[in-house]
Amino acid sequence: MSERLLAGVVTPIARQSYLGELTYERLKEIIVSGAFPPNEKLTVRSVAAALGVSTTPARDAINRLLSEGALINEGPKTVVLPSLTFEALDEITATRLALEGLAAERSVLAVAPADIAVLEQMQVAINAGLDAADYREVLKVNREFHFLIYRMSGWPRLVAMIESLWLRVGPSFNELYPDFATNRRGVANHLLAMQGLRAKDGAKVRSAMEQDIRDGYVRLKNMIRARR
Amino acid sequence: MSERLLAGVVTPIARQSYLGELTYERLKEIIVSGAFPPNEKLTVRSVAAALGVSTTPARDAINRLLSEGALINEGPKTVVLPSLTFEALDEITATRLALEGLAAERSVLAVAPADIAVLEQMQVAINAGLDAADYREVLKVNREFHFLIYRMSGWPRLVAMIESLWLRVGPSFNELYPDFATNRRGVANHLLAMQGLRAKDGAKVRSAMEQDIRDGYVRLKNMIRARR
DNA sequence: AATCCCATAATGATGCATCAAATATCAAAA
DNA sequence: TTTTGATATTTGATGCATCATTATGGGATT
Repeated sequence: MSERLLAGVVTPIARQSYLGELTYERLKEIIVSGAFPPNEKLTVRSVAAALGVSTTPARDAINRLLSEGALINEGPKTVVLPSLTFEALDEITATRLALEGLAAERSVLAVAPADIAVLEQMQVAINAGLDAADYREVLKVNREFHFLIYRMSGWPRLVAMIESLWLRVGPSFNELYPDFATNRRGVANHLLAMQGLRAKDGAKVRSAMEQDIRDGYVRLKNMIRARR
Repeated sequence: MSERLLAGVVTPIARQSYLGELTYERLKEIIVSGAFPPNEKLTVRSVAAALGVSTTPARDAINRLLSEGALINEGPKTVVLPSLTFEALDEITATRLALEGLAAERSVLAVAPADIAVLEQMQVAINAGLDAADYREVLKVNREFHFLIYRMSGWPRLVAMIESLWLRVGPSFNELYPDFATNRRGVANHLLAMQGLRAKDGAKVRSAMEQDIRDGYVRLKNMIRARR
């Protein structure tokens, strides 16, 4: 009976985090935050030692990031963080436009007033972060802003694919500072997106998010050009 | 000097396939071919025993398929092959339209006459398979037809994402027989795609492939409806 | 007949040893 | 100085034992 009583009321508790999961999350955080230089070798044992786990969880984490494309096999026993090339940036940007545009367009189907309120608060936090030049905070909230909208699509597999794309541009995005912390072009896009959500205008949300992606693309492209 | 001598003459030998890789490929084949019933439990040890390997490669293969979404965690220690629901089909179809449409549109940028000749031969094989009601052959060549076009996009990460989507509808597609083996609607789409490739008309290739996806969607939807 | 409880078996995660393969090192040769 | 080749070291893959957790089945209870 308790089953019926609880059905729909509670969700199953999140499965406990296993060491492999924690190692994966930690390693991902290190990679996305830009703390790990591109083209530097990663080994199972070095990761295991650095994170204080045995080889099995370390190997699991590396393999998982490998299958997501966040790391690549540069050789038979050589795993490195890929550096973003022009070609990769073009490909990933086009894919992002397709998938994030799709998710953005669908977001209006399930958006609630409470969601928009949260987005507004996030935008306040982004503006504050820009004022304080706290780029880490800006990036973090910006990411939450985007994914809150994408999750409104109600399509978790789509959101997961988008996440894997962000994982590939994330490391390079961190090199954009202080460009990102001082450039406020993204603010206008976010405001347009929120307007579209209020009006339940899917096309408008899509175009706003697409423009945000294109703005980021231009900056990343300039960065890559300067790097060479 | 031997470097210069051998340059361009020989290609590096393919790296040996590891057990984990072989196990993954084999398990994937079993799943895509529809030989494994949905909602049936998969365990590390059962896969290891069935394929004659130890638990490590079996676990690697299961985890990899899990991360691709080809298998899902139904519970803490319960891995099953997901059955395709209406919701999942809608989501995956929309994502396929976005990504395969993108790849199809770009295919004209790099298409060579030799590619079109190969596609024509594939279509001959598909027609022969339809005549012989050899659905397994039809499915196999149909898949090769699609991916040859997608690979022309020159975007390997995009192709990899499309592959993971096919992995999710593949098992159900096998239940479509003999519907698929007798229905020739896909032939017209393929012919249109080849026309578009010859004319280097990206929009035409895209619309042909999109129509092919939509036709498959309708049939899958009917199948799911009948299954319940 | 349906539900609950508990003992038992099964399972995934983890740690670790081993081995073949790849890399790094370095001295000898060109 | 550069290249080559032998040697030592490092590394990923694999197999397997162990352990805490979970699934399972059957009997007891309502």
